[in-house]
Amino acid sequence: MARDRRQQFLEAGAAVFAEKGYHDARVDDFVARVGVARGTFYLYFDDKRALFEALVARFMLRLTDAIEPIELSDPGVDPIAALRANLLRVVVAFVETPAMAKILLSTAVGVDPDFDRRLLSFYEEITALIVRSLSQAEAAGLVRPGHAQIRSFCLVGLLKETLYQLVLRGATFPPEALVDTMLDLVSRGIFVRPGDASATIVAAP
Amino acid sequence: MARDRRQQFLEAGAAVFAEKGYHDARVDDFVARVGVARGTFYLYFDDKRALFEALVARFMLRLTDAIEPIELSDPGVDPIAALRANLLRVVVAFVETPAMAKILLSTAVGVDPDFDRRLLSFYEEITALIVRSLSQAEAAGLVRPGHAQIRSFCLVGLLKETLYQLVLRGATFPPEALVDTMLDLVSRGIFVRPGDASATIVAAP
Amino acid sequence: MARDRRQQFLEAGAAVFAEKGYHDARVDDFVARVGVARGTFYLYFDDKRALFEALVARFMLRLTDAIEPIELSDPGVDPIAALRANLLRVVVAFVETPAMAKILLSTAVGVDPDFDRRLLSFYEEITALIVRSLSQAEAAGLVRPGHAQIRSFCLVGLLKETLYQLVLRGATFPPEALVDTMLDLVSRGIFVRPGDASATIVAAP
Amino acid sequence: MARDRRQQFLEAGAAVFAEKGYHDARVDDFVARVGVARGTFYLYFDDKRALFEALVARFMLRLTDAIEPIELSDPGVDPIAALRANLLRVVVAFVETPAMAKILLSTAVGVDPDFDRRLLSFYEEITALIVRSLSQAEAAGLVRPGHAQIRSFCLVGLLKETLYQLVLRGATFPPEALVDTMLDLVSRGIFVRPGDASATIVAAP
DNA sequence: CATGAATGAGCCTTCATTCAT
DNA sequence: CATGAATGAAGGCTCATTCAT
Repeated sequence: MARDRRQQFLEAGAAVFAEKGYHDARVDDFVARVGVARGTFYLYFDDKRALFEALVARFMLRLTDAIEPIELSDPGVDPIAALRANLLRVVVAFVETPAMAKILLSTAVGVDPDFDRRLLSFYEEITALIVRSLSQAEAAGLVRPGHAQIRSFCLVGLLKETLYQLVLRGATFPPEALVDTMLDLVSRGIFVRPGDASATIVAAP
Repeated sequence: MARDRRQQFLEAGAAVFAEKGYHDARVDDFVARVGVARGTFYLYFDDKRALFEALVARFMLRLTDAIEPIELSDPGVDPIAALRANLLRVVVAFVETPAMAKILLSTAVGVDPDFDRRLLSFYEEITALIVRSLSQAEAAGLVRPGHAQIRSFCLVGLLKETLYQLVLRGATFPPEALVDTMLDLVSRGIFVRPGDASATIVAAP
Repeated sequence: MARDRRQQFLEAGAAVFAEKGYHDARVDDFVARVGVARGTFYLYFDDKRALFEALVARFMLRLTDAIEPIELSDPGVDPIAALRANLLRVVVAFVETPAMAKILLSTAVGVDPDFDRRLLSFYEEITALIVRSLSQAEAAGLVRPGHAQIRSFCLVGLLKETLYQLVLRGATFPPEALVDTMLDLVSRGIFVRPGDASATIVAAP
Repeated sequence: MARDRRQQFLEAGAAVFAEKGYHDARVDDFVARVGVARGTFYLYFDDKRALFEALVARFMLRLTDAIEPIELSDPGVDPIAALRANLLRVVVAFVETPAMAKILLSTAVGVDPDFDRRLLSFYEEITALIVRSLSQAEAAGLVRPGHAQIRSFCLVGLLKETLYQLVLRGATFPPEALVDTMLDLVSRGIFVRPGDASATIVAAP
């Protein structure tokens, strides 16, 4: 019994952090959930912070893994479909682990200046990817001219807020519908020919 | 000297909370900034939490004040211009008080479950207003059919994220350009005739 | 009431450290003796270590103050008498504050590598002073030739051990007799003319 | 391989205690050095304290073994040479095992009231031996009259401090020179005829 | 109004020791 | 003999809040 202890703590941590927030979460909460003594926690993590960071890092990885670069130059690829697939995978990651969604989108915010920086650089990465894609596509005449940086912030924010609100409400909804609603909102503002398969947001870096 | 003490604490609080976050802000930081003794703080606020809430409530008020209902039925009003004016006032409120922007968009997030609820209900209010407007406008044939709730989340998130990123970077930019970029991104997805003066987002409640 | 709190803690600390040693001394012991709450201690000292260091530093200062440089060149000074006076003042410092004697000679030893270094450099200072004095006096033909460094260690050790043993036993004895016994033991080994007033150990630096 | 485990722990303990002091030494340090698991330690020692005590006791034994009683009544024995030989053996014991020297002269001091008592009684034994010898010799007219107890403290302290300082500095020096310097310092203060072979410090108990 | 010394509940963390395998 | 995961008592330290002056 006792699946890998570390894994148990990660699961307990996700639940507790999501429920109480970072500062109100107690090491006692974790060990109580796992059913071990206090000291055991420190066998697997340096401190509360380490558990939190491991949790967030793991989820960030899952998210970046969900995003696959899209090859604009490959004529065999439908970039719009690829983009939609990317979005879908991200949305699914969130709805599959609502505790981690809550943690990334809320708990992790404002923990302290250090962690804020970490979060920022994660979103920076994603934003940079989108900026690159938009610029390439714009040069290729697939995307309407516009401020790529601000557009990227908008797109990220649009996704974050929607996921946060839905996850928080425990709303169950088909990820496809969500993605399509979001795409419907911005496609015409971004793409020259929104219905055209030759347009995309996320291109190869 | 010594403008209203309470006001001094509000200003000190804004600076400290923005810099250190809620949990790392110390009552000592406030009184040190104001230049009074520790006990004086409690003459003006019940506790640390009260200062934070006063600060956030004041800023929320400023934001809701910035949004003026738009009378769709009044033919003398250009609803698109009115919408743009609303957005502009909101953006200006954020860039004029970057500390409060940081606090509302980051510090206040994840403070604890209680405060999370308060934030949520604030955004709920705004979201509800947008939902109402979209529905009315959709019924009037001004807005393309779509999921009003999710669209509202998207619009709020788009604004929040962009403002957060820009304020955080200390980026100075013309609010008009920002608003226009955002409108350009979503107008075609929302309005039946985006260039048409008869379309709007925020209508009278 | 309540003489200077810091002073109270210093006195409590001396008693507790002397009785229980450094590691077994609890912050609770200090505050219990002073009759205040736990937190009060941290108003006056950063931590347990800081109290200990303040205590030791203060006593070290008292000791170095007790040693007055002796002017070998001044014919109006009886260097042997001056030396005896120095020793007497040192001995008196120890017997007057037996707790501090215990602390410097035992408690402070082996606390940790850091503190060991601090102690070492204190004795180094004293040793260096003696080495200088012996060398000068030897050059002046007042002292028998010999290894000044090792002699200094010997003299310091002789004093330390004797004081430690006596203080520990709570032995009450006339400091004069103690000093004379020690001088009687080493004078003939050091001075060319032990009974002669022109010889001394501690000279001006 | 693996010489006697217990012996391995003793060696590891000497190194670790000498380097880190008693309280900062961790059971983990011992087992890491020996290359076994944590629990193994407790197969050979009851606890950390037991290892320390075994170590110190072993070294104390080695020291008392180094001191051979001197028969004042035997005319065939040169007591001064015998005394010098005793001192030399003690000095050699220290310089041969510098870790144990550090431990006895520093680490073991101030560990706790219990251990202090143990140390004290060890030095008491030695002091008593010296007191006896001095008294006998004084009665025999070989030694100048003086306070035997204080003289003993002085002699022990002189030896301890010098050895500590030299061992700590890693100073390599001929034990003979050290012993001769020390003897030169005190012989004239102790012996009636310092150059005379009929005088000695350590006599038969 | 203002002060600032005092409070004390509360949480994190360490590490010697145990014991089932 | 050996292992090493688990234990849990123990203690340091913080800091929001109070209240006598």
